Amino acid sequence: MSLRYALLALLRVGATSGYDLQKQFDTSVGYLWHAPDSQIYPELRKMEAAGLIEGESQVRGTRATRRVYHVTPAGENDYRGWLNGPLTYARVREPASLKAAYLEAAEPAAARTFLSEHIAHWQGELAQWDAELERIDARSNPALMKRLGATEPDDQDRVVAFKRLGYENLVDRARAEIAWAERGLRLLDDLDYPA
Amino acid sequence: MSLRYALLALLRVGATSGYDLQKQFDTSVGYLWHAPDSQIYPELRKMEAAGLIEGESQVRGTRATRRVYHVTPAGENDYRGWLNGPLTYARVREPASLKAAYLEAAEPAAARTFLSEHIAHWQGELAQWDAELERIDARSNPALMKRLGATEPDDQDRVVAFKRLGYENLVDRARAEIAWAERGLRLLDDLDYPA
DNA sequence: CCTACCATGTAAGACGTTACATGATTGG
DNA sequence: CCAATCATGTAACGTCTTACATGGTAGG
Repeated sequence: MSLRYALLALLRVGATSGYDLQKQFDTSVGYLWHAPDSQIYPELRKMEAAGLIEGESQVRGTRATRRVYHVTPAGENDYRGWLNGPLTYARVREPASLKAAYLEAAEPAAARTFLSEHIAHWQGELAQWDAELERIDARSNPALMKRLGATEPDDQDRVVAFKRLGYENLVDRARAEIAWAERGLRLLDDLDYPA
Repeated sequence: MSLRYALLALLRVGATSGYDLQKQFDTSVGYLWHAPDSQIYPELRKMEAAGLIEGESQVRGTRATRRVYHVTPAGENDYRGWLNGPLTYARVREPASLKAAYLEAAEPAAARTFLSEHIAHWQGELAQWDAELERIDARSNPALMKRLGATEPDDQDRVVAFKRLGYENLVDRARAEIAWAERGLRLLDDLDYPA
């Protein structure tokens, strides 16, 4: 259900087409929440059917159109309900933890590879999120700048602080995963697994 | 696809019925990987159809039966392929991060509640995982004891060490989430959100 | 003119949740 | 005999991924 609110959060800043939303989901905001086009377009239609957003078809060239959506009062209401209401937590399902817990049956080399790749994976994520944090601090993130443009000067620091908070959680997560896998590699050393 | 390997991991220790597997998924192993009965029974059938496991129907009383599954060589092969092969990582999707990043539009009281509930949620998870870690250290976890019974004495420490490693990842995660939300609450203080 | 980008979808399937549904057996 | 537990599912629905599919437009 969060896709809907990720979309509303973006649309609240200004009317946007499905294509532009999708592009944001591939870069900036996409590091926080990703969705492919095949999910975005149907969801926008459902949201329009539910009265949360309204789309206007704009003409492009002679025959082509693009549909630009904006949030309705009902959508604003729904969005605030999500923000002010409780979050439902999904059961934790960590494939990496599951695998680690049964690693004694793996080949020693495969155990090392698993942990090394785990580190590499989370370092990749960390780099993206760190870069995003830097863009937030420098206020050079396009989506953030657009949002700040529509925000009272007194509230701008708060907007930046919360956006930072959201990304910090991901950064913490990545660092924890890396530290854990490094500990795992040291465990392999202690267990005399060949390097 | 991990459900299949969680089931194989359990079945490798000894033949088990769907019902007993389901019970393990509600408690001990369930803290690591959960699945409801409505997912387990169909998956067992699919696995049997794929030749990874075989079931024997045992008579219970006069009319009732229970189906006890054991791993076939092909299943053992598949399991090792999973253990020795690479893990595919899903895109990170953190509803809590998403919400945090847009918290400036929430009511101050709701922002505090959100972070407090986040702490409470992860403290609940942490308590379960910590308790499981203690049972692992004390070797009092039933599933672990069964597994150790089928393990060479020389390999038992390794089995325990890896099981520990798996749960440690979850514990680290929970601690990081709690620390993050506490930092979030301090941020609200700094932003003069009423307590 | 042609390539890169704009723009919007459908279809199939895996995975997961929640609710519904049924009946047997064992122990007190 | 009755309650708790054993035992096994189906159905509907929502989410998400991957692959497939199509065509217009703008700029060099």
